[in-house]
Amino acid sequence: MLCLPPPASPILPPSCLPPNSANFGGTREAGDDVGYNIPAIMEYLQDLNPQQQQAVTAGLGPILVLAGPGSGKTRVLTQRIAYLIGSLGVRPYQILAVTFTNKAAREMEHRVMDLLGGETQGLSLGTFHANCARILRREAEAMPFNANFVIYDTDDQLSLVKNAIKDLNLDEKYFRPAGVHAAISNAKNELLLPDDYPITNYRDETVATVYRRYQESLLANNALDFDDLLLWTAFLLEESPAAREKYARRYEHVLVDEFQDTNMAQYILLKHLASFHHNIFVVGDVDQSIYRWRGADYRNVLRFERDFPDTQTILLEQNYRSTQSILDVAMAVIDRNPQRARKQLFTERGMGEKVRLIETEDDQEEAALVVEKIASQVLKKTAQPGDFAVMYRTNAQSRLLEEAFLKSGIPHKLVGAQRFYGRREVKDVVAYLRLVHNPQDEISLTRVINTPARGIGNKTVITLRTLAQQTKQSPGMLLLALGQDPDSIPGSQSLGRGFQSLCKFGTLLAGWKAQINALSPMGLMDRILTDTDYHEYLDDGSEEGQERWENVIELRRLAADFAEKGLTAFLEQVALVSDQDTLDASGNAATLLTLHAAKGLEFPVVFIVGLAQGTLPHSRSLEDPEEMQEERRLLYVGITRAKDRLILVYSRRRNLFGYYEPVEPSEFLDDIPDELLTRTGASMVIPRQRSVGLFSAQRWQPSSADEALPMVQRFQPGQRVEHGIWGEGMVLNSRLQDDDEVVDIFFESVGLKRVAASLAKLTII
DNA sequence: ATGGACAATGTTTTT
DNA sequence: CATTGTCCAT
Repeated sequence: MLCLPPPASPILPPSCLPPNSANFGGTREAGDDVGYNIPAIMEYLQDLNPQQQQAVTAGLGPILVLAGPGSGKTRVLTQRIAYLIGSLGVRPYQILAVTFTNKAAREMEHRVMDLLGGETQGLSLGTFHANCARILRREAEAMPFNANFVIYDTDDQLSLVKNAIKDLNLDEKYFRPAGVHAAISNAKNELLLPDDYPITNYRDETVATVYRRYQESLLANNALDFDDLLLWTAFLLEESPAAREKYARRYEHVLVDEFQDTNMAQYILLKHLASFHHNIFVVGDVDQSIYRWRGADYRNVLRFERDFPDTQTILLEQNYRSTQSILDVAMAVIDRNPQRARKQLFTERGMGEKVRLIETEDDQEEAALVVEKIASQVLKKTAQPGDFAVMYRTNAQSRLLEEAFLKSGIPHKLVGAQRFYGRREVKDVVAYLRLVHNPQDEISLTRVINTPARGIGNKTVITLRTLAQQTKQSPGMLLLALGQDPDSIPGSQSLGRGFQSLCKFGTLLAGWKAQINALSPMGLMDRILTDTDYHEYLDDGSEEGQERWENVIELRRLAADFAEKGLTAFLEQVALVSDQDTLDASGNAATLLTLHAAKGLEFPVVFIVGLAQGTLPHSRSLEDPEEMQEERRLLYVGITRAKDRLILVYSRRRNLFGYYEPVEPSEFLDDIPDELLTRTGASMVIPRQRSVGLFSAQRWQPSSADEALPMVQRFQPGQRVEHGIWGEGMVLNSRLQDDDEVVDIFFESVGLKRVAASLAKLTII
């Protein structure tokens, strides 16, 4: 499958010396080398506990750091890099550090920079996916795609699978694209090619067929999916000794964060990369493995010890983040998982406040309660909005919360890339850029060929596709040719009326393509937006159209940073942003995020909501013990994000499918000993009568700490506000009245108006 | 070719 | 319920 040409001779920098050469005599102690920055490093080491120090200054060879939550794992990792460079004189160029999110990578880079000043030039620090993309672009000669490949996101992947299923005349009911795609993705993560796909029945056979076709389409589009980035790189290193040696020699030290979340492809990749120097330093915690569904296998930790028998294992157990009360709850939850080495988490921070468990009547009340608790703290000035995080199992749960936050006026932010990059208008513009960058990308072509409408209907597209097939080229290339010289295309008459429109679009595309090197990504984007009248297309006079255009402008702003790095880098960044990456610490706002997105973060006060059977643990996990263990780990991750206070919330009923349904509290709650919790009913907080009688007797205890909370006044005199219809105005007065806020506003357009904050669509400017 | 109306269908987590 | 897809009328 992989066809590699004869290996090019590896280019090795002069400093790429094998182990045990003059550069490294073996294990050495901190500071016994002539480095540049020893005093600074040594000083810093004093702030580390003995285990952390041991990890940072460990000698050569494989190192496994088992790090509990809040144990200073990132610190050890960054400090280790600084130590290698600053004290051992390793050149940054020879260090590879891999993380799972761009955010983690950025943070690490920052910290290393802080430690070393400018000595980090050339350091390879990035996500698995980004590092692989870089290698693959560099080695594209040896690969069945070329260097300007695009990276398909989940939607693109799904369309490709759908097309394959359609082409093969399969029943979409039985072969659901999402399911088939998941199967393909799993296979890829296990490094199984279509030919290796294990077949035991008709379904497997069909999946393998779809897989084969899917893979062919990707190549035809000069595209790679997320899994391909890992898969192709792993295969490159596996099949080409020259390539393997090149990278394995170069990376004298390989460091890996969140090692428990690696999948087979990543594991093999790491093994190859470390195959020359064997200096592989991995940090992880099996209890925080929460990406099984993505192929992650925490058993890679065990595999590591087996594959590298001389591994030095270091345990970090002291927690510097949470109070003991929080850690006790965390341990109570996680200890129920079988087959796990019991870890004793401890802290010197003291017990702190007890963890609270609150029951509410329904999910709406749950959201209201969380927001009101936050509001009361903020009003009392005992905490700021930025101190709080609200965590939930599924993204859908964010909605009620967001509504509640909006109503209260407490600043909040929602973590999630989908919110921006998933928008239609953003995807459109990105598709234009991708198409110019790589005209073979048919998914992007299909997306934009008639957006905005330019008289190229379905029929015309199909004819174009057939014609392309006949002339053995991609539709995009044909379109380009058509734009440059319409007469040169045989059979173009068959296009009929659409011909003119196609030529016109082809000319546009060719024009953009000609400018690709002359213009910055932003410049190119501007040209495209002008040439397609994209603004006019979006601007239908509605508020939504306005919003969409603003999103385009936001994308433009993001592109502005890529004048130097270029279009490829921009598109890659767009493809590889994660939800976590969209989180910025700036702005004093409460954070709403999924438990998955919460990994690696910490907050003074954490709410975990929706602790109900079917939600957490999720209903789709209930039957599978392995998945149940993962749900438990997920809760564990959430709990251990909290520094000072943790509030667990569940409701007795929730709105599901539009129906009001009773739900059981999460079974995980049963595992927390009663004495570790303060249990509270919600009736004292929520001024709603009907709630009271419904609380179960043994759980509901009034607590004096829960006084009724005031509604929060959102508007202040003097504020400028925007109204959906009346435009801008100034708040003259505002008061709370009957569960609502009454605001007097003077509008430029209509003069003085009195509005109810809950009804009028008001935004503060 | 385009847009609107209706029906079905499906709801984890994300690089 | 909310999104997505399909069909139908213009």
